[in-house]
Amino acid sequence: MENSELYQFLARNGSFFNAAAPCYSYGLPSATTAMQSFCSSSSYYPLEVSEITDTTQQDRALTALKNHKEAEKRRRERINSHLDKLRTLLPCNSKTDKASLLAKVVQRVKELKQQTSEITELETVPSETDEITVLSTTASGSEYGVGGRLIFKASLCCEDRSDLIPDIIEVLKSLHLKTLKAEMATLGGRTRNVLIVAADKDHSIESTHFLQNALKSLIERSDSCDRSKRRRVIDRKMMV
Amino acid sequence: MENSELYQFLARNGSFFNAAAPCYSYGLPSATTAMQSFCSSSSYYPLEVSEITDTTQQDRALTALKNHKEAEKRRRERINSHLDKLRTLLPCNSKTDKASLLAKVVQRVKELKQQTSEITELETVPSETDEITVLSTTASGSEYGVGGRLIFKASLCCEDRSDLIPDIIEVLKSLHLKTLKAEMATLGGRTRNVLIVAADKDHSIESTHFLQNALKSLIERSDSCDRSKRRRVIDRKMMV
DNA sequence: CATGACACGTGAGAC
DNA sequence: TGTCTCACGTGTCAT
Repeated sequence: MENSELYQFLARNGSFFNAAAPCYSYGLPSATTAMQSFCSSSSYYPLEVSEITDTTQQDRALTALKNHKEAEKRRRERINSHLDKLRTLLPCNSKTDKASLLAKVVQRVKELKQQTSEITELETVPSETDEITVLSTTASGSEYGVGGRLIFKASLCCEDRSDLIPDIIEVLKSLHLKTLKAEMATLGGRTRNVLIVAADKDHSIESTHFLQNALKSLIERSDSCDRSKRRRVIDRKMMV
Repeated sequence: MENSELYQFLARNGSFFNAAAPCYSYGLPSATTAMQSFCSSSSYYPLEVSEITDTTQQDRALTALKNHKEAEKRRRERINSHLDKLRTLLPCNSKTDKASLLAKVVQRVKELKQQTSEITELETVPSETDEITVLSTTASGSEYGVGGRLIFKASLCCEDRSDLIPDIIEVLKSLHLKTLKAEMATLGGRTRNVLIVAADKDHSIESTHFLQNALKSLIERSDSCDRSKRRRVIDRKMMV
């Protein structure tokens, strides 16, 4: 508060303060009363020299204000430099405004989080019943370079057989699907394969059904084989 | 500029304006001159009623100022809401300040970008010379839940042989390395395998050497085999 | 001209 | 105590 008074005084009497010391009003409702009473006090204008008693007090207040001003500027620069860094990391030019930039950042972090967890987390404990699930997801928007392709997560659980893997590879090859990650586990003669595959640009969401059907026919082929030798083995987990 | 004058006038004469209309100085060096000349003009204080000529002009200015104020508030809220969203997405409490939060965001986006590109991009064109490279990287900081494990990217290029894959699997199994992704390509009797493997918590950076040595012994085993049948085949690219 | 985005200086509060 | 962070209202510039 006194700082403002100092500013007013210095402005009217030719300040030694390097920066210009302007004098115009500034609405800040929450801090009104003190200044308002000051403004309406008879001593407000003109200011008498006798009121300036402690010069060192002024100096301290002025330097404090100056420090505050500069610290605040540094703080702003720090924040903005991080925002600029984010601008280079995301697909956007340097003119995108802060709010939109942060919106993009939020979206991007969410996507990457989902994508990595999806790639990283596989559940490969075989169940007793045959299962096929095919989930599709667009892994990061098309403008990001890394992804933009459709990602399928296919999980099939069925009776184990030796030529299952080659058959799966054949299916994926014929559908032009690129395997990002595959994990297989067998337990008690049953197997679960979890595949993370990326479609090329020809594919659309509809390819989900093609993949699902192809895998279904795989399992049916497996069913036609002999399913007599249901051996119980220890949890043999193998990763390819 | 006129808005400030209005504020001053209204403050001194009992404003109808809902918010309090304070009067104290406000330093803004870049916009000083006009206001300074206004302050020093004889008509500045006291203000005569004759100077207020156009009431509608006042109203327009006031509403404009009000709109401006509210719009700015909305803008702030928009930015801050995104920052809050980011606070929930990142491992940090709601008390972390903006700059630190944004620093974390920058770091996180970089990490995720590197991790996904590392997992997604494999180069599997075999070369004519034997090669082993093992790179290690911590995929996302340990506090993020998803990763925290050491990730190795191993690339080995050598003469093709039928039992290379089982041998590799055996090596990875013995080292307790979990395969996140594997890709193999053969061309002209030579093969390149690129593996992205994750170490469990027992491992440290030193495991890089174990992996490297194990793969080296693999290649040497391959060398001892017959390397006579150097057949030239078309680019047979197979993904597992 | 209105509308929006930004930097600025400032008071308040936390610590 | 001073130091840091934040919200605020404002001037300015661009669209």
